[in-house]
Amino acid sequence: MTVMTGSKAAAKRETRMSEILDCAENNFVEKGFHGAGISGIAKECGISVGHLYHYFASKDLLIEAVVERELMRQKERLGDFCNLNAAEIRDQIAPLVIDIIMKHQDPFRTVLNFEILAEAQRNPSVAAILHRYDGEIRDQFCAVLEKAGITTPFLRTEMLFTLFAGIPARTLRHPEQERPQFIEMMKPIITKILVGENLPVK
Amino acid sequence: MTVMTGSKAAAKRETRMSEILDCAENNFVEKGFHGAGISGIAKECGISVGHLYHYFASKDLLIEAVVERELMRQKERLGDFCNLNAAEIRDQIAPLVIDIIMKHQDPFRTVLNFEILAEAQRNPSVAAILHRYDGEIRDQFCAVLEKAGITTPFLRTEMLFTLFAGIPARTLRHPEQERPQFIEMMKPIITKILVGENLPVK
DNA sequence: AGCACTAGATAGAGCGTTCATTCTATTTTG
DNA sequence: CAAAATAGAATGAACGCTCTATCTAGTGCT
Repeated sequence: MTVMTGSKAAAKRETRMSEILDCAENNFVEKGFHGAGISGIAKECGISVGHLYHYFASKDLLIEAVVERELMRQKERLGDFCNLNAAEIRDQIAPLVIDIIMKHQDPFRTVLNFEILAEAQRNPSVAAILHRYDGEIRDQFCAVLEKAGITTPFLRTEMLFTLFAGIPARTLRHPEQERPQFIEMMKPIITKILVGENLPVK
Repeated sequence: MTVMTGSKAAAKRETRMSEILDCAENNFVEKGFHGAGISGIAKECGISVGHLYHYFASKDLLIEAVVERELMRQKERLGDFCNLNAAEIRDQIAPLVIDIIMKHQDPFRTVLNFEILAEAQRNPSVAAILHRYDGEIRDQFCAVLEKAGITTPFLRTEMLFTLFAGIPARTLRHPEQERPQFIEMMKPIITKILVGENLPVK
């Protein structure tokens, strides 16, 4: 396969890597980054352990790749929001933001997300990836607010993201929560956060 | 030591168990529930592996004990809030709540908290402990709001706890966040959550 | 008071398993 | 034919846990 017309070989390699990432993600979700083992991942993927190591040179690198992919997906999901125009944002801000949150409500993703947060506290490489993507996502969202003429966008973004981050954490602690009422109450809060009166910048 | 006047023996046992829990907590914080090993915990504690098993019959039980203790502490911390009188709560609600959050901002505790949330997703015993304590904490806080004559206390508590839960998650993703401005902005939001106009209960 | 007894405290070697990783060998394929 | 794809055994360390043996300190008897 020495000369598999370059790009075709590369494409196949990408596909295989993506399959491995899928299986790794499943295992990490079920057992955690440290509870899951390479051999289990290889087995689910239908390949040998040795072969897996041809694609990811260590378990740490595999973890980092899974984290990176998940954060990239989070970024893409928020990207939908950026295509809205200024008027839509100003008038429909709360329901639009609720829409985004609902898309985030895949419980599967939630599991992985907490695994990432826990790991970031002791694995500097994972922390670095997390911080990089958070910066990109934050800047992206800030730009939308600025486009809509909203003041102090950085601060408002920070507050809104804090509320977002709290939702899955809260759901984990209280799964029986009354969802519809909760979502209804969230609307005025989000409105207050995004278009409430400006703060005296001390 | 057959008859070490009962209570004295029990007290010593409690002390030793508490020491073991301290060391286990340290190790879990540093390496995660699954990354940390029994032998490492025993070593830090200065006891043998066999001896540790006389106090905690399995690693799972040790994890559960650490989780239980941490949640009990969280409950106690919120307990401070319950001693305030109705007038204080109504007039000073935002700064009082901020005070509580500040007490929660021990980064060490944050680490353990995310470990617990991640573990709760795959360990039903840990999930049960988490749900039980969340119920107790929630009821406790609701009672305070009711005492202050605040309407729809359950919904407001849910929303406030969501914001609380978001703070450490947000900090993990963006550690360089401007803290003082953030806290300042949180005040009107908390006020809105706790004493904003009532929702139309559909 | 002093001795023997006993049950809990404690240590640490050992068990079987699984871990991440490496190595060598074989098969596929351009 | 050569190089990449693939398999799977082998390695050494670490894992959770058990087992046995020793030590220690109260108790009851004299």
